[in-house]
Amino acid sequence: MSEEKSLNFLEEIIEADLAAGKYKSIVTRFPPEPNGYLHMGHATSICLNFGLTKKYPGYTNLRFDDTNPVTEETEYVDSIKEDIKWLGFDWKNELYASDYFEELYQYAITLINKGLAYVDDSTAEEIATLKGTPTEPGKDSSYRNRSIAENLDLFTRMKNGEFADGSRTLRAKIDMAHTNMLMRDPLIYRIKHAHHHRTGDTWCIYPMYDFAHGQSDSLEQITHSICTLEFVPHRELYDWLIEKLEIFPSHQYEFARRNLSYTVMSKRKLLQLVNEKHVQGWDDPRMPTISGMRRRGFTAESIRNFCDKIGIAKRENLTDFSLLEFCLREDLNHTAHRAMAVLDPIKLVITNYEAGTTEELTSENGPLETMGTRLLPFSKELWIEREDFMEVPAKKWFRLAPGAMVRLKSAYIIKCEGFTKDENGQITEIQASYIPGTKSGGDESGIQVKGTIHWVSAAHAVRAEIRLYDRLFKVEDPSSEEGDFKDYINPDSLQVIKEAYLEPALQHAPMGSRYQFIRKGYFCPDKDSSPEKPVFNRTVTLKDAWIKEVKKN
RNA sequence: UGGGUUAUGGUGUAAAGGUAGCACAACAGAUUUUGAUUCUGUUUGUCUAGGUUCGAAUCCUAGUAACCCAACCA
Repeated sequence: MSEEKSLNFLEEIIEADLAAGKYKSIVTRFPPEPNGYLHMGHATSICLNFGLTKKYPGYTNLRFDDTNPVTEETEYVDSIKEDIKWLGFDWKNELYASDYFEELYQYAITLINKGLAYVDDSTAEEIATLKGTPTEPGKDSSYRNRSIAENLDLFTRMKNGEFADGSRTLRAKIDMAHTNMLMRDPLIYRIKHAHHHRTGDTWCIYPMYDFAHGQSDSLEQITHSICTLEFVPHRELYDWLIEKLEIFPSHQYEFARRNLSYTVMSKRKLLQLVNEKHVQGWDDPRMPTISGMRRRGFTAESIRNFCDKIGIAKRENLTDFSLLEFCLREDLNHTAHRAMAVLDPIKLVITNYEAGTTEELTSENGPLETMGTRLLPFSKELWIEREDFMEVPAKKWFRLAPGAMVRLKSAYIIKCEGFTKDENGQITEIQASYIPGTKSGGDESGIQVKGTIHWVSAAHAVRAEIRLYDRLFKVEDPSSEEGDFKDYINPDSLQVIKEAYLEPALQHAPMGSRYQFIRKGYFCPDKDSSPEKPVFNRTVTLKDAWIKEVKKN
């Protein structure tokens, strides 16, 4: 490794800050709102924030941005913590914006005392109207010039619960004609008589994002507060509040959120998919949520690797899903044990093999010596993949066909002698003879065959349900298409095979284990699985050069 | 005649005035008891127009395009 990996723009900033002695160590934070499940976009942010403090001296806090009691729940807090841990990261402190409600309240009083905040009795509509538009300046509210004493009194009474939801707000007094809409007297407190998941009914006024996030950063002495690009205009307000409050100067830096092709990545859209039952839940294996991907069989390692590979920058992007698949296969290829499973079975009878006999054959568990071997039962009747036989072989076909020879993986070379069709012309059985001297490991026959296929002994096979997943959407960027993004849902994103045949050992595959079903892809047991009724999810297919060959013709 | 952000192959990302590189994808070939893996090779790019310079993705000028901002959401 002679090449040093170049720094992204945040690393450059941090190295400069460290070199200049601005900080001796850094503090970052991951600030989810507990109102939904984490998805791949969050994974980028997690890898970034936690990764930075692994690379540089310092630590990362987990802080829940729980300032809106109406949408937030403890269920989400738990899932978020689980997902971060699963991804392989540890936070220094588990914190909540609601921990700071008292400090935040005092900050608001400070602002009022400085003449920099006022209580506004306008309705939401009036506030919106007076706000102006991006191209027209706003107008001052008639409540803008209340006295400090009156503001103090009113704000205290807001806190004491004397007013109804929506009847009054506390606003920062900045400039209604500012070119930045966010500086036009932003709301900083609103009344919500709602039960908060942590503070219960203690408060009926809650700070807005802009009056909670930066102040929480400051209280925690966050040095580098990293968020996505849509918060760029908020930075001016972030800095203004810190300056006026004269508190620790945290700094905000923004990067472009990551988009992945063939999926959507907004909480709002994901919530719709769940609520409208287009998927079976937040952890549906087709979802780009961390929990969904975990259930699908993705490894934390592959996700971290992916985040590292795509890097961070400030430009709009749509990352190819195939890069994620590449990272997944790369990891699974050297960690997943191999196994044999027949998904679309057809009976293969070895005509010259003695009925009632079973041989135990040795097969390697994977390409690495350290993965070891296992025994597989072999007998006269086997299941093989229907697609591995062609009655009339295509060009360059080197699997089974009348008269053709193939190797049964880890077993014998066989020669196809015939096949049986039913009245509908459907092939129901294939007959073949095995060549006795060709057993794997001890083949001295000198016979060369081009194709190797997988199989399962019919008498020993374990029946299982297998769920095949494909991309959730038919188009690369469903959000940018005409009409509703849901119009582009892939109707074939889930295909269930009710009865596939697996090699016996798979009956007791533990949760969290991952396999490569030889020639078919990577699979893992689903949470619905049990030894009585095994269920496997297909995580990702193997690359398939034959499909390409077929498509060419 | 609002403000802000961003433009490098199909995709993502490097190059801090000096050979446009890396990865994915695609394509071609070699190896293979997984048509997998592995290995080798190939194609494709600096938003546009001017300018400065021996030399520009990089500096200057003028354009163009995309995205964000008018929630008592974060």
